[in-house]
Amino acid sequence: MENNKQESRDITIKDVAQEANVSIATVSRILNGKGGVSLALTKRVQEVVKQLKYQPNNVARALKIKESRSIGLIIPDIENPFFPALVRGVEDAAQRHDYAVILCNTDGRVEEEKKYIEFLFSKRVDGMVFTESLDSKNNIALLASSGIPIVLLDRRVEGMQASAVVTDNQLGAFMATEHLIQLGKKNIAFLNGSLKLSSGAERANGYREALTKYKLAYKEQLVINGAFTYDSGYEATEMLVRSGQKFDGIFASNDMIAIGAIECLAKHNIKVPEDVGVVGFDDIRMATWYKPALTTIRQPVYDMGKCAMNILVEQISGVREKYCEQIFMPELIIRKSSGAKEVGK
Amino acid sequence: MENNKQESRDITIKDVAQEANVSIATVSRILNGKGGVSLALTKRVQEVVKQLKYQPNNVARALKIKESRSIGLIIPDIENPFFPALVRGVEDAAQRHDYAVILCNTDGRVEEEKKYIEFLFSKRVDGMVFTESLDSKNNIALLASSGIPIVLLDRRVEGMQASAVVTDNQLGAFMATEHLIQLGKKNIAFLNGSLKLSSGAERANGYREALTKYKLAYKEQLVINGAFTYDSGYEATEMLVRSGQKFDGIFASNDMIAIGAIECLAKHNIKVPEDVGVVGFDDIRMATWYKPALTTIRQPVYDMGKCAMNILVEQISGVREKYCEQIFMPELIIRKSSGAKEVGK
DNA sequence: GTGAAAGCGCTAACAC
DNA sequence: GTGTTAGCGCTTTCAC
Repeated sequence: MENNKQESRDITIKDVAQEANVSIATVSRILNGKGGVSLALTKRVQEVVKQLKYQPNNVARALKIKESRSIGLIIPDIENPFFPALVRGVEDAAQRHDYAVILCNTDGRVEEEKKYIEFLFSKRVDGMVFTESLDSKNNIALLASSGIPIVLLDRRVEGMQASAVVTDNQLGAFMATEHLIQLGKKNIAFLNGSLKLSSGAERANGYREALTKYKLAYKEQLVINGAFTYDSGYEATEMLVRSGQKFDGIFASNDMIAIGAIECLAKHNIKVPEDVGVVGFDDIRMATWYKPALTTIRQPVYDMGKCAMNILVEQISGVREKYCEQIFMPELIIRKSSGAKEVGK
Repeated sequence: MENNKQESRDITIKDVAQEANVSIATVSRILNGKGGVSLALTKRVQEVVKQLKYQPNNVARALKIKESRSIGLIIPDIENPFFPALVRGVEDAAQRHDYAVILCNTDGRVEEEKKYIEFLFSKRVDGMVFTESLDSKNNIALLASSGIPIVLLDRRVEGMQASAVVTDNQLGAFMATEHLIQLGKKNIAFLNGSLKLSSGAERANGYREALTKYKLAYKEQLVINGAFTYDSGYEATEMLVRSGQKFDGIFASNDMIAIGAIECLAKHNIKVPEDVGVVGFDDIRMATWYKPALTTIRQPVYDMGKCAMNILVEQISGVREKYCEQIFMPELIIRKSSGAKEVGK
């Protein structure tokens, strides 16, 4: 039982070849299903492979064929409830195409981002799915110059030659604002995330667009830019309340902001939706269970992740030559927090 | 500018050596900080490295030194709110030690799990962090026989020679049940996840232990085993209500079960905490924001992930020779749902 | 201190 | 159909 002596992973193609009395080339051909090998040898080799518990060494393979079959996935933070579904979408698509995904959390810090990018370069990933941080400009240049396929996810980066998978944020914001307007709200505050992110900027446009269409004045005091976080929503609302500005609606640029806002309103004994109607964005899972359940703009996050990875695969394989942009449609999900009559689940 | 012609990643150690007029051995030594190289050469080489934008090829390195500097992380589903913090903990620790983590979602299916394990073998990961599915026995044997370092996370696997990082589930369940008892509850239902998982089994013990200590009868009709999901919690509660059994408290084996239970109770116009006090387990983020805010048993999930990865690194490097078991202490977080007087946040 | 050379496990010409 | 062989980019003995 000399094959018990070594670990499975120490068995090489050479051992298999020896044991089966063929050349390593033949073994390789069979392993890769290249064809052109007699049935007899094929069976014999497969037998030996099983018996020796041979495990192909893909790092050797990667070195030889210059293809690691792994990709990098760069996001700010998996603990942010927006990302798990996105990651899962990427992962599922990756797996179907036999790619490993290396997960990287940058916390939105550019230095971390840069470290990771270089790390992934050294790992010779075949491509990257990238959700940018606030000031990713330099890193994006780094990425672009590398020549490795990239797809931008959730956030578009202007001037970058890369595919992007995003939601129509402007439309979504428009729908959210319009919904509040149609509910009779006249003074709708807008608690935005960062304007530096395309999502933030585009949602600002949508908010404005709705106001314009319905001939409502745009009041600067009702618009607060911050971050896409609970705390930001809470603080912005605090400012709003303190400012004494009247408002009967809030469009929050994502659900976490919305929840932060509602918690703050509650502290001030302002009732949602009776006193103020609130609409969020994303439709994270919590939106369903939160009380009041959040009216929100759903993004098909899982599908977006999946789509991004599929595009990446196409670019890696060369099937897709040009960059492309996939724009997903947002959907208004009406629940309690906006105070609408017809409430869905 | 012939170096503009090729991508950075096509520059090899050989190009650097040539350009700097030294041998590749010298370049390698410098790159790896091995010492024993004159300052003059060191500076010259570093200069060239920068100028050529040389990017080390770690797949070649991995092949040579038989160490991929990547690990596999196998979990059921990143979309399950329990896991993001766990993953983040693993990831942060991994990064600090320069390991890449390859994320794998099995959905708790053993076949998926097996596929992933073999996939990771072929990638020659240096180790694995593993959160088992319901019937992982065979896969675990596979893992154990491979000889590669493994650490079990969140769920212990009996009879497996591997390190484990877990919470003291029995204690946690005891605390949860005791809390309800001390609130005067006499008929405490226990909605468990799966008994097949160590966490489920241990929590069942803790529930029982508390009942015994306080001389309350264990009533089989009040104990329902299901899965660690919202749906399971909802359905179990439906059964409970329909059964006509009296109960004034529910200990749910995790927060998702608790939320499912509360939603179901609400449907039946049973008020929480007035009619029934509910305690969950995990302290996922939603527990804070859910209404009523969930009293629950907190697990230090992030720290557990971190700890698991640190142990793995020690095992890989050989610093740690024997398996070890890290048991984290649970903590009772009192909020609204149990109906206690002193409510924290 | 530095360099020459072997070889990690694999694929893919190329030869037969 | 099958085998021989050259390297993929790197690390590391061994010799000088």
